[in-house]
Amino acid sequence: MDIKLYNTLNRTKEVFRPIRPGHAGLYTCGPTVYDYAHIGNLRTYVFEDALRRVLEYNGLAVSHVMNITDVGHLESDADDGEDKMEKGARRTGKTAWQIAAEYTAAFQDDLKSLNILAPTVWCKATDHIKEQVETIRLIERNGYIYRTSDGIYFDTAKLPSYGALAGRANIEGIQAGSRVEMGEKRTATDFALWKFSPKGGQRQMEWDSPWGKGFPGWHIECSAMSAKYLGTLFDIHCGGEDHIAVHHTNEIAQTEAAYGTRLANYWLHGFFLQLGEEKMAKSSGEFLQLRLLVDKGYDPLAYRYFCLGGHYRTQLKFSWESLTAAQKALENLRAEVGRLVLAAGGGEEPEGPAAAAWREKFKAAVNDDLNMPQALAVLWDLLKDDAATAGDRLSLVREFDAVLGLRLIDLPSGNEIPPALAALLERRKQARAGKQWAESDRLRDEMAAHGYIVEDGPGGQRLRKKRFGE
RNA sequence: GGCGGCAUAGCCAAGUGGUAAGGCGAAGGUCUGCAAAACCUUUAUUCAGCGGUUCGAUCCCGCUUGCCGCCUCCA
Repeated sequence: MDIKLYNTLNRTKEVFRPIRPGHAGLYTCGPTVYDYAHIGNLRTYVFEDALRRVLEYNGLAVSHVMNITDVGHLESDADDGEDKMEKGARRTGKTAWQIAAEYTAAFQDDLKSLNILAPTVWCKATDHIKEQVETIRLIERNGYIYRTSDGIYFDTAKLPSYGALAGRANIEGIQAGSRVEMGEKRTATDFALWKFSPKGGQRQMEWDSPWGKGFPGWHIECSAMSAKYLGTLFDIHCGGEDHIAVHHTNEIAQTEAAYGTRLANYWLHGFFLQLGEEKMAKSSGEFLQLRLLVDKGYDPLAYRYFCLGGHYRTQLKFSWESLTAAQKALENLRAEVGRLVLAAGGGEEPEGPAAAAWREKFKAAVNDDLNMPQALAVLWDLLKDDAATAGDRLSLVREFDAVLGLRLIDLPSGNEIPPALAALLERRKQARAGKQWAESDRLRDEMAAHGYIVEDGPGGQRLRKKRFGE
């Protein structure tokens, strides 16, 4: 079955055809590690993880590269702002290097919490200064750069194809607009490849280069590192929708100027999470971190479920109400699967006739430009389908969860009973035998206070942990 | 100002040129000493508004209104 992906480059859904059969080269723009990630950032990584898992579900071996931007990302694309890392250092009193290490670790923890598969290659901008300088030299050799008093710039006017990703009209709008600080730039869309250290000042992060001491521009790391790990033309490049007009447009320009290729064949962009009143901007200093959700009692995978509930190419409205809905849905899903485990027993049996149809449905959904909301609907419908055996349903859930990443099976049961509660349970059993309902209810309340719900069924009492909001 | 996108039930959200997935919530019922859990049932004659194309549009086109994103730190 074909995989169809929406390619920003051509603004259409296209059948994915890898350069090398059976393999996919994937580059996903990583974080600038000057602060914690907010949940809006994380939505993009959930989308990219879904892509990665869908490719693998289709039998492709994925080489997945993610960069860590730990130098050169200025506050402003006007190329005159402060380096985010240096600013973060000033804010916290730590070194830029410490900042980078701490927030990189925090970011990787967030990915783990969200059950996002680690890329096959992590690469830091500061570990690849040599490669970046080499790439700039190639661009220089091909005649696309000029020097100003503060750096080496890319001359976008020399590249006729500049701006194909963003659309020519958009680029002309930028060039005509009065909102871009020109400085010494020749054209508004020109951007820095190498920035000089301030005169008379020293940066915490700076390196020698053929043009003078300084640091690489923000965009060049992606062109340089993707070429190193994936080749100068690879399959898929992803990022947030905000990167279309500037960051990715400039990456393409650099790679075209250096190597004559368009960098990647497919460009996929995740759309923003929308918060009502709350700002997602990190500059405000206030933004929602995954940590806060966990502190409020949510499972981080409830946030993943929430993200999968909307298509990656539409903006998704966040609210605590809808996050709670996702948490409940995830709990219900796991409870349902738990019952399935009991019903299925342990035995292996040949797959029944209903299974193949469900597999087709699921695959059709995820292969259609990652329609994860549809895939979730297929999962829910499967669980309700009595025509499929419990064993088939369970094995399909396991298979689907490899794509969804929601940890639906094999969770710690949470049903081991603490000794203190075992005694209460026994006392309640006797109270009930004597029809002492008041005492029975009191004991039930007491166990509830310990975080457990007792349920009375045909087989007697059953204790379970409280769910979200109970 | 330039460019792009979105508007579907109480909330979130898929989707299709032939009359609307799924989740959460809500309501009723079965079960229960009462609950809980589970199960069953119900919950958009309608897809922002107004025109147009069509045998037929929520889905195509135009306009209006509202919201959002990028261009100015964001994924």
